Amino acid sequence: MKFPDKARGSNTGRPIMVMFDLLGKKWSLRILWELHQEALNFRNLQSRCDQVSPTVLNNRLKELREFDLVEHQKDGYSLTQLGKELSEHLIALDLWANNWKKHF
Amino acid sequence: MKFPDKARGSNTGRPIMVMFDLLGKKWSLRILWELHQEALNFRNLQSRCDQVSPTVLNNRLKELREFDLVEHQKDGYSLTQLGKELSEHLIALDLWANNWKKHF
DNA sequence: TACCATTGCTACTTACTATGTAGCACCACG
DNA sequence: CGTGGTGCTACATAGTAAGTAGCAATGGTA
Repeated sequence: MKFPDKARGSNTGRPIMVMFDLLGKKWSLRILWELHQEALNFRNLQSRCDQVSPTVLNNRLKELREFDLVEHQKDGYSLTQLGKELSEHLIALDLWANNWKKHF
Repeated sequence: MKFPDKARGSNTGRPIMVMFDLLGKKWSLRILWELHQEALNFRNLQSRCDQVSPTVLNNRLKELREFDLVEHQKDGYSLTQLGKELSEHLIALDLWANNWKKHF
C-alpha cells in the first residue's frame, strides 16, 4: 500500500496538504467524527450524517480506506489505528469549538 | 456579533458541526494554515494557496471573518486570537500527518 | 495635478461535485 | 423459493469552485 500523494490537485507530496485535500471535502470530517464513537454499517452511518447521499458517502469511504483511516469489517465501518489517532485531534477540536462559541 | 449557528445546512447548533461545515469547504484549512505563518495580503495569500480563484478566496475570507477566525488590517489578513488557537491544532495535525505518511 | 502601479474585489462563463431518488445484486435466514 | 437487510450504483438536477477579465479605490511619484 502506498501513501497517495494527493487527494485533489495539490500534488506537493507534503502530508499536511494531502490531509487538507482529504478533510476539506464535504462529509470527511463528519464521517470520522461519527465513526469515532462506534462502528457503523453503511446505512446507519448515512443516518448519522444527515442522510448524506449514498454516492458521496461511498466516495468518501473509499478515499478514507485508501488513506488507511477507515476499514470495513463484519461489524461495519470503523476507524483504523491511524483513524483513531486522527479522531483524538477531533476531540480536542470539539473542546475548542465549544469555547469558540462562548466568545460570541 | 453572534455565533452563526450554521455554515452550511447542518443547523444543529453544535459548535463542532458548525466547524465541520466551515472547515469542510475547500481552501478553508489551507487558508488558516498559510495565515498561521504570517499576515498576507489578498494577492499573496492567493499565491500561497495555489492561485485559488479570487471568487472563492473572497468567500472563504468573508466566512472566516464572520466566525472571528481571521481579520483584515493594514498589514493584510491575519489570524485572530481564536484563529491562532485553532491553528495550534493544525500544527499538531501537521506532526500527525508526517507520521501518517510513514505508515505506508 | 496627472500618472501609474498595487490592492481588494466583482462579473461571468465553464467545469466539477454533491443531492436526491430509485433500485439492483448479494447474502442470510426461514 | 421468498423476504428483509446490506452495500452500493445510475442518473438527472442543483449547487459550488475554477478560470479569466477587469473595475474602483488607494497611495506613491513626477
